[in-house]
Amino acid sequence: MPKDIQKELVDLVTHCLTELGWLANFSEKISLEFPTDNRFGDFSTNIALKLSKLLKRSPQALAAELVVYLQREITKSKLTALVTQVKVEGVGFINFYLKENYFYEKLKLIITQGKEALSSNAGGGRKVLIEFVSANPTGALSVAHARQAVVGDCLANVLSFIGFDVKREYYLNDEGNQINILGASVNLRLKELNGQNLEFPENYYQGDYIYDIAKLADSQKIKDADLGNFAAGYILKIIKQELIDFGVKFDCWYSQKDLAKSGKVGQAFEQLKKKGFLYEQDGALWFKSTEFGDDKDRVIIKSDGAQTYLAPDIAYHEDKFNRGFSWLINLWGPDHHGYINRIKASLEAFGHKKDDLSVVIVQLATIFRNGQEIQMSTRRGQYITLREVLDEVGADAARFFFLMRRTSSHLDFDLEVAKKQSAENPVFYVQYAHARICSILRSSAAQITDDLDLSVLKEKEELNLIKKLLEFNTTLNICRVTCDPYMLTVYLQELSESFHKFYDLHRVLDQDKALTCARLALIKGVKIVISCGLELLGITQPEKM
RNA sequence: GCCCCUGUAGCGCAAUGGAUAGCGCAUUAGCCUCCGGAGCUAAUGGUACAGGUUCGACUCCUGUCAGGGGCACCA
Repeated sequence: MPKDIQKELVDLVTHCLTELGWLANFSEKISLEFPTDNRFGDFSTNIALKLSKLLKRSPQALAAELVVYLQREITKSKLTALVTQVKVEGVGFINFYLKENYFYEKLKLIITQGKEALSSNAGGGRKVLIEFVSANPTGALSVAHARQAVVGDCLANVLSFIGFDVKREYYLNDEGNQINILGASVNLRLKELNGQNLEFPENYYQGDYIYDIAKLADSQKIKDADLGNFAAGYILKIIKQELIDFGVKFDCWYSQKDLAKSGKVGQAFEQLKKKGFLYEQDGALWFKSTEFGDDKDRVIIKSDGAQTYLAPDIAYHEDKFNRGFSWLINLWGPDHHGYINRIKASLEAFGHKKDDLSVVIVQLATIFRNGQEIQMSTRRGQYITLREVLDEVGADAARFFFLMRRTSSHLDFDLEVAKKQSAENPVFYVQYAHARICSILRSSAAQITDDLDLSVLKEKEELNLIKKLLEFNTTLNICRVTCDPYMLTVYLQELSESFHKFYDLHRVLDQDKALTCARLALIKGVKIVISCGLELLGITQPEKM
């Protein structure tokens, strides 16, 4: 039983093509796909279509010739035990048909090894740092942060599962202008509480929570100069608790204040200066980011002597590499998209590759309540927080909802819809499949015995279900390539659908003992995969609902 | 003005450049003596517009139109 039949078939195709001499000027990857419809076999390759132009022959003719080679090679190899047919179909696709035994063996592996059989070492232990949320500690988390939190958390789960060494980090903006404004806001509210009637500037933090902090600061006799830090610390505690309640964990809270104290910012500047990427103009210090494709050069030290946000950020990203990470993933809001080129430029200035950093722009989520949009603004304080969403719809539904759309797309989130415990809310569809399986397993007196014979699973729905299970790993790889875990939610819905269809047509607990045993094994396999998928999404796997 | 995201069935959304574009809601007609009907089976309905690349385009490129977001020596 080959470990990875997909790879073996690709190797085989490559071997035959080399023998035919067709690969001479061909540089593309030879791919093997799951056909859209299982009428077209179990694996499919479009290589004849790809080679058609290069070799100036019709795809069908090429495919026909290649198939003869493939069949001969298969007969000679171990694959002959697993492959029933290789055929040219359609416009020139070459389709591989596998023996059912292959699928039975795969299912058996899932049942006996559990989640072990689903994981992989695709990542090869590569050290990855995912930085996400990183919201300023100047107010509670908004829904935009919530979406980032879930996407980042889930992406980290998936990457760990397929063999990456992943750490999650929150970059904490605990000094600078925004903290000063926060402190000033508290100070002003404090004076207001003490009876002074002062004008409250528009760019100050307007939310009611500032009053709460002011009262607390007053009772603890916090000095005016410390108000900013005091408020930030207070808010950070709230943020941390919200994230915990949302099931989002961080390995590291990276403090900008500590970074500033460490001298790493100055060291980074020194290096850039040596390389000739810094210059002075108009009294400010500039980074020559245009060298690396940015639209314009960027200021890192303003003419008044203060650093811009970019300054510590450049040092911060370089520090990530110095800590041993070779792949950085940043989740940013859409307001940061203009920022990508600057940071990538700084990476390149230090000698790293552009692709060592993947920036995922997490588009905004718009929250509706009964079709009415809820505006969000931290300053104005009229915003819906992660806490409110959690209280209303629960962590499971909220997480699934945030993950249901491609991360780069806008997301409309109606609280009333998410609250409905109905089919409109797909998380219940998936959890229901899981609970249903658990219920069958509970009510069954029969056991999966050692003489389990899966070959009695002959029905179309049974084989479809097994094949669907095997797509789990492919799905996780798509998540890795796209840096987007949302495909997993799509997959789980499809798998649940395959299960519900099977369930409706065939009884698991049958008169026939052997068949019952095999079907119990089948649904146990489905349970393992659904459970594993939900776990990666950070969603509970209820045995009863 | 420049940049990013999005236009797919009445509504909400799918579709690693592949074969007959899928699913839910809604509407209509069915399926529980029996493992959970929060389920299943059908019917209806289709890629904003104009070019281009490709053997093949919802997918990539150019333009147009429409919606959302962003464009500081702020963070």
